[in-house]
Amino acid sequence: MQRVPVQRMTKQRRAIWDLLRSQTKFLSAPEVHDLLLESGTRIGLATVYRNLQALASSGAVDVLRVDNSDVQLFRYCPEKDHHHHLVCRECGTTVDVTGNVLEKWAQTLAREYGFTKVSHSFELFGLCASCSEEENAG
Amino acid sequence: MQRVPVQRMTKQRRAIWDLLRSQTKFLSAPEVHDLLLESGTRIGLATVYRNLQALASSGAVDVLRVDNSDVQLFRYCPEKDHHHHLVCRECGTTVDVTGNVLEKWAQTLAREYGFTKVSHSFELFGLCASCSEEENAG
DNA sequence: TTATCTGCAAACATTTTGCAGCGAG
DNA sequence: CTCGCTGCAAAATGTTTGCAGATAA
Repeated sequence: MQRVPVQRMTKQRRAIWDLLRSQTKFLSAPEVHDLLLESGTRIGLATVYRNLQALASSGAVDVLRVDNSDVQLFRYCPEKDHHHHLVCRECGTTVDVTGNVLEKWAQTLAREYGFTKVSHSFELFGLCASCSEEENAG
Repeated sequence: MQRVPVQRMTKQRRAIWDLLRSQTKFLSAPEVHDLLLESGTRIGLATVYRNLQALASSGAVDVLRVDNSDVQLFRYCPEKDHHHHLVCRECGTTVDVTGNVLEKWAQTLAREYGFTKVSHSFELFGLCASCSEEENAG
């Protein structure tokens, strides 16, 4: 039997969690760290990484990379089931979206080529309404 | 005026290019390096990285990461137009796929939320037929 | 000839880990 | 009191860069 350690709610863990829940943007670990320091929370970068990692693997936050970059970005997602993101390239604002069309198409393709245990990644980037306006104005 | 250096066809560059064209798999830079060494080409890892980078930014090869991993994978793609990949997580074997369903859905979503200038990334991962068999056997 | 390319080693950027002490329950 | 968590520093990982010598054209 595998024993899973009980999670303790430390000051640091709560601070990270609260910050994530207050944001609609995807943030990197160093960004989270900086924001917490600015708001007066004493916390180490490693702790931020450890907690974001934990939150990610528990499915509580989503992880993605923009444009194949080396930096992982994290975001709390109210949508718990499998979903995707429509992310504003300019301001980072994100909309959660779900799509049966996509899931079905993925299934069909996988079957067609004899692949099993399929998963997929899909991210949609663009300029949100207000950033579009700004661009036209500027 | 920006002067772009003329590319010289060195033994190393040719070896990389030939290897990529002979493969259907996505390969990491270290994998390419190892394969070349095994086949008797004397080449440094940095050279491999430099050339793969160049090929990637010229659009001659596609780049992706499997399951958000830290490793970049490269593959020569006969399909020049916009397309996606069905990639084996285990051995890297890849099938090029195109999907109007996907493109249309992306358009629809973007319009629905007032996003403009949208682009998307989509990759399908799984175990190819032969890797699936192996897993069941082992 | 000469500018580009190469190999090597050292630098980099991001993330992970080991460990001694701290602190939630 | 206990065991999980933390900060720090050090390590690991994957990739890039600087430089002196090699080489394609």
